[in-house]
Amino acid sequence: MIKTRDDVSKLTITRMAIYYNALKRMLEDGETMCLSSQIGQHTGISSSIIRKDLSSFGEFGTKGVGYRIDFLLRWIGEILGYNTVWNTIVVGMEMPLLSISCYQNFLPPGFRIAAVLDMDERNYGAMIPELGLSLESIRNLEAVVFKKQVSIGLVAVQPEQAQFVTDRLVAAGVAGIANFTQTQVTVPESIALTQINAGPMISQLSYDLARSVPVLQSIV
Amino acid sequence: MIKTRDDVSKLTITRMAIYYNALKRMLEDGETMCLSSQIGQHTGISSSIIRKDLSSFGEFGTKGVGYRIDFLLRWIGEILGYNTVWNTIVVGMEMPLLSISCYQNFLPPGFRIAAVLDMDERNYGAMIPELGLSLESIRNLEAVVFKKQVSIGLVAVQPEQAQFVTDRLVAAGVAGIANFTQTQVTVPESIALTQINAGPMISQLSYDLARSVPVLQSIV
DNA sequence: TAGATTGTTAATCGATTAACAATC
DNA sequence: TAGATTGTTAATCGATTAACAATC
Repeated sequence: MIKTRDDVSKLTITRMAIYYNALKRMLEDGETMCLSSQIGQHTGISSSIIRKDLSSFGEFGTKGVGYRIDFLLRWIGEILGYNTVWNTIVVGMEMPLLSISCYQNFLPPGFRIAAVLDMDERNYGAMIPELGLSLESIRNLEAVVFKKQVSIGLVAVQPEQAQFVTDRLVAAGVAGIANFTQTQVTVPESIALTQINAGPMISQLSYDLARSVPVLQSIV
Repeated sequence: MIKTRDDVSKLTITRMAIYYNALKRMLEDGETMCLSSQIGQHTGISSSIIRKDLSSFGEFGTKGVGYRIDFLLRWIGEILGYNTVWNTIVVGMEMPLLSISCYQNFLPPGFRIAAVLDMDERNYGAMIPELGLSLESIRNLEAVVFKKQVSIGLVAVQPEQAQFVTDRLVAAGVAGIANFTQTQVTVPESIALTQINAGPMISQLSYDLARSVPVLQSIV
């Protein structure tokens, strides 16, 4: 049913996940069918792109009618790997945002946090009740990856240590890395990598604001 | 000195912030000059794009020689609005990641957290020692934005409340919104908006992994 | 001057849009 | 059948790349 293509862009994959979130909300609202234009209203993405993205993977809709939401959710979930359990390991407590209890809402379906490691020895042993885990030493990295069958590493250490920790995770056998630090890291071809540059993306705001404030314009 | 252009893409602005981070690290390493190819090595971005991005704003380099790092940092900082103080307000404790003490590292230079608001009444009054602030009620939103001259709102509430909180922030007078929730929000033309879709970006990993694991391929 | 690297141009590549044939 | 919306094509738009003239 699912077309297997290698030429699907990263933009398409990210948008598929955005559709998934929107569809889940529509389902919760009691909807059962939807149009590409409705997904567009929920996501701010044009219906043309939505139909094109979906059709990269198969024919999920009915002409003249639209899409069944539950059907679409099931298939997008399948495409994005949401129906598999992916054990993840969090390394570092330098993640910018808030409250570890929210990791769960924030990670995609199927992602399971198997361990949280930190480089600061003072923190070892601290309980994280929301996850039923306690903070472990970075020294356990290789053992934890092996024992808990971790396939994805979330890197949230200080920028200086990002590449070193990434290398250790890869050597220990993870298949994918999400890098939240300000540094860009590199991995071998065979390893999946996502760099999340929240800071640079937020800089868009100060750029826009600085340009709209007349006082600053005059600095030219 | 700085060209004032309206046609610079968001991608260019995000990359400018990435260059800034890389240059700061190079400066800390004791470098004083750099080539576009060296910035490329630190960021994984091609030297062609780097020179093109920079030249959208002016001529910052010297032919045959390269760029002065301190000079470049100063100008990129000016372009991105890093040399101004931007008061920000954090609404919601649903941010996915960790440890509020790290907001500072994570936000771009110039961003100052003036207040943290939450919708959960049980949390009111809790101290955030790293920020020297205590958690306030959402009811104070308008008053805080006015009193502390807040120009940027960081929205980190539950998805269902994202649009409502955004509307209140805009009505209260902020000029920019960073939306960290899974929902896409809309704002008037005149308001700057950045949507940070960490979850969808991370889905790239499970997509890649699902495709590389033979067992799943056979589900077709 | 000879060597090197920027800033910029033209060519390529990819992504988005608009339009419509297919079909429920 | 008539009306509607998908899936897909062709046209447009924008971003990246490669190459090189300008120049330190």
